[in-house]
Amino acid sequence: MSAGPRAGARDKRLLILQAAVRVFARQGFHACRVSDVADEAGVAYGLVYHYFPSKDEVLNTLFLERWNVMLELIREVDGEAIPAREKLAAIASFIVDSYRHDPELMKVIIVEVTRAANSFGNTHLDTIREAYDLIAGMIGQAQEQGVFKPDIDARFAAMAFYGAIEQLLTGWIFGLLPQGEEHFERAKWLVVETICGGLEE
Amino acid sequence: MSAGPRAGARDKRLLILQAAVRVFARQGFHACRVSDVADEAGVAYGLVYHYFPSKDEVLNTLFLERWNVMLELIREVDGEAIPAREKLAAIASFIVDSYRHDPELMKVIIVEVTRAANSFGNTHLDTIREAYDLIAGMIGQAQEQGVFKPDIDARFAAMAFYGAIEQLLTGWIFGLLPQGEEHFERAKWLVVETICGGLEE
Amino acid sequence: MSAGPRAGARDKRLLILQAAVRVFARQGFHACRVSDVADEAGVAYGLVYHYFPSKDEVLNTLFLERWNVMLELIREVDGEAIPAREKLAAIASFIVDSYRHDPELMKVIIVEVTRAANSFGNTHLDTIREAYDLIAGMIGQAQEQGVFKPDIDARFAAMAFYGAIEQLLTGWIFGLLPQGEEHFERAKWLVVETICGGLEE
Amino acid sequence: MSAGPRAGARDKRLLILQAAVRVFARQGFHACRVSDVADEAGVAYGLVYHYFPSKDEVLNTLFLERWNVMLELIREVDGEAIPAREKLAAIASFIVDSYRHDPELMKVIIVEVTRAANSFGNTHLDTIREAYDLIAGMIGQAQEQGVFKPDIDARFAAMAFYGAIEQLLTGWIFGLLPQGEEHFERAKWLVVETICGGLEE
DNA sequence: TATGAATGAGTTTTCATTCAT
DNA sequence: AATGAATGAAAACTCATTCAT
Repeated sequence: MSAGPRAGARDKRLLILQAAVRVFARQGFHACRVSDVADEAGVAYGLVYHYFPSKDEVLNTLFLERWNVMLELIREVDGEAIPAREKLAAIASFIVDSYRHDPELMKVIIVEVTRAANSFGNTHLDTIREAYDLIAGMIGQAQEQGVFKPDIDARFAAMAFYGAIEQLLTGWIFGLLPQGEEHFERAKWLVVETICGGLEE
Repeated sequence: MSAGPRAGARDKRLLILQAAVRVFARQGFHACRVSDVADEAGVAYGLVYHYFPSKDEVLNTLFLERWNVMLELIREVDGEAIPAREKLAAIASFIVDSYRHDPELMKVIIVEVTRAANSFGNTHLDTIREAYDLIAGMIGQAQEQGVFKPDIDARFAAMAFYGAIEQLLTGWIFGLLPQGEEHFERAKWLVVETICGGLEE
Repeated sequence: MSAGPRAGARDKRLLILQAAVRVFARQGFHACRVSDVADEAGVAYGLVYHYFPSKDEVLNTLFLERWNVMLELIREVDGEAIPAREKLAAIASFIVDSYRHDPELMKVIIVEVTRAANSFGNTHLDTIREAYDLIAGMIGQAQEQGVFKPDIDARFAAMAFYGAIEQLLTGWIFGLLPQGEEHFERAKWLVVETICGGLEE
Repeated sequence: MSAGPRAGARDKRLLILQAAVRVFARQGFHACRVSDVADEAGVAYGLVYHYFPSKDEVLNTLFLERWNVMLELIREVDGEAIPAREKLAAIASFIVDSYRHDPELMKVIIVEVTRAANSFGNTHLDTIREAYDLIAGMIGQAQEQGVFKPDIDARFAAMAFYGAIEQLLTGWIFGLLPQGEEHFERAKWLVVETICGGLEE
């Protein structure tokens, strides 16, 4: 069951990715140097270029690996025969759990990619859009089924839903909202309840 | 009808600010050079530094001048004796109109400041937080009055509300949502209806 | 006996020169801006260019006005029929008194001109050399008269003499030697006694 | 006879230092660009910053490496049981030889550091002072032993002595005094003879 | 005389990337 | 795979000087 004689080879790559998450989260992508990442990983910075063609590519990798997992989840949920509210709840749950599991990675993805309209955001626009579209599809379906109000454009609703969740994460990232197991769980319910049920009595 | 003998004095400063909005919006704050701003404004390089101590300060000025107008609006709305839904509607309306009036400025504020957790976002955190707090206050009050459900933490609800709006703007900025007078007006209603009334029938 | 209606005109020039002395002494010629001088003088910095063609010219003026007074003194002393030791004493006395009277001006002259081999020192080389030459002449004459030892090259001796004095001023400027009336008077005697009489018993 | 496999590693650093001496001496520290140094050394721009954190630090290194050698010499001399005149002669000899061996380095040290009251001189004040203090100590000791006159403050005498030597170097640097083996040797004797024996017969 | 807005050349420093070992 | 010396393009910022008023 040993990982074999070459087990360490790929380890360095992972080490670099994990170090990049910490450094990007701490200093921001632009404000950190490749050598900062290498230092954090405990390797020479030339090695970063052995595994990745550029600094950009490190961030791209980080983003794609995570975002694709989410897309996968959304697609799965989309295929299930459950109420729209439960679908949205599953998505909210996944995103909140992602933050709970690796807040630094989520911070990097949100701050450096998802919202970076002039750099990485644009690069990954199609990938990002796919998530919004899938959610919009769920909402549209629910409207057709008469579960959701028909007069709210599904694409706008999808953006509002996703924006609400992302802003909760932003609140945690900026230290504007309280964190902790309890809050994470409650946030999952809260955002769905707000969007689906509304704030009003 | 003359603007007076020294009308042109401050004009260059304004010219620079307006040029900065266009350039920051087009290229992003980091990706543009100070000379790009100067060129866009049609002034010499050094004049930017005559009016602003640094490139950062240009962005700070842009953000603060606009954000303070919004804070003013929120405070005013907060003081009025109107239903919570109308208060939130007024805020949503103001933000959407801000985008309609000067989409480039709003793009810059959202992309470069509001969401820049490691740079300007942190610098202006207290100013940004004030808006969230005011909105949370409105929601909390509505909860006390029995108009809003009491079991949704007001701070979280405020973040969700603000995040929903900002994400609509983000959708427009990224070209993910359709724009135009009709859509802007509809978006104002939609976001409030979603957050207050919920998506569900 | 009034200074007349245009008395103030030249005053500003003087004001600027005096301010320049303070600023150059405090910050160094290179480290200060023209506007620092203007601020110190309480005038707009454009006015500096009304009276002087350049920043350099301000320093040149400062140097020449003072150095020429010294040259005058040296020439006078040179023409008198007094012992060489008294001539040197008169020069030492003049330089020390110059420092006592306006230490900042002397600091500027020494630090920024006399010792600046690559900038002002070179510009004023001939003017500076004239002083050394005159002193060398005095010493040479004393050697011919059999008062001074004949085997010490007069030019080298002149440099040593001048260097000794200037280093005392440097000591005061750097805060390495004690200052005060008593010390100034004693320094005059000391430097001459050392150079002429020697340190040895 | 090979210098070893990695002999070249530190060579570039030395190359840069040597180039810096030439460029600083020729143009002056302020008047030259870092690229001038790099060009002179035949290396790329950035390599200077690979070895030194700043342009300033290059000069600091140059100064300290040389000045510390002199301090070492002075300390050694100070510990020997020889007449004060011989001690001073050893110091004068060392300084003159330093100039003879590398006139450009000595020019840089004197012009840019030793006499720069507002920049490097201040930075290295304590290091510079140590030399003066050691010399003053020697003179004070000679006074206690009755070899030197007791009424000349040792600190002032030390400054005069050092100033006399430095001014000879300044004379060479400015081209005011004749250079050459003979003159260098004679200068060593001359400055000591002047300071210790006096100019007078 | 006096002001300070306007100009723009010039310089240090940073850092992603390459490459010899 | 791993290292870090070497490269050089790029950009913020400074400040002497000009000039319209």
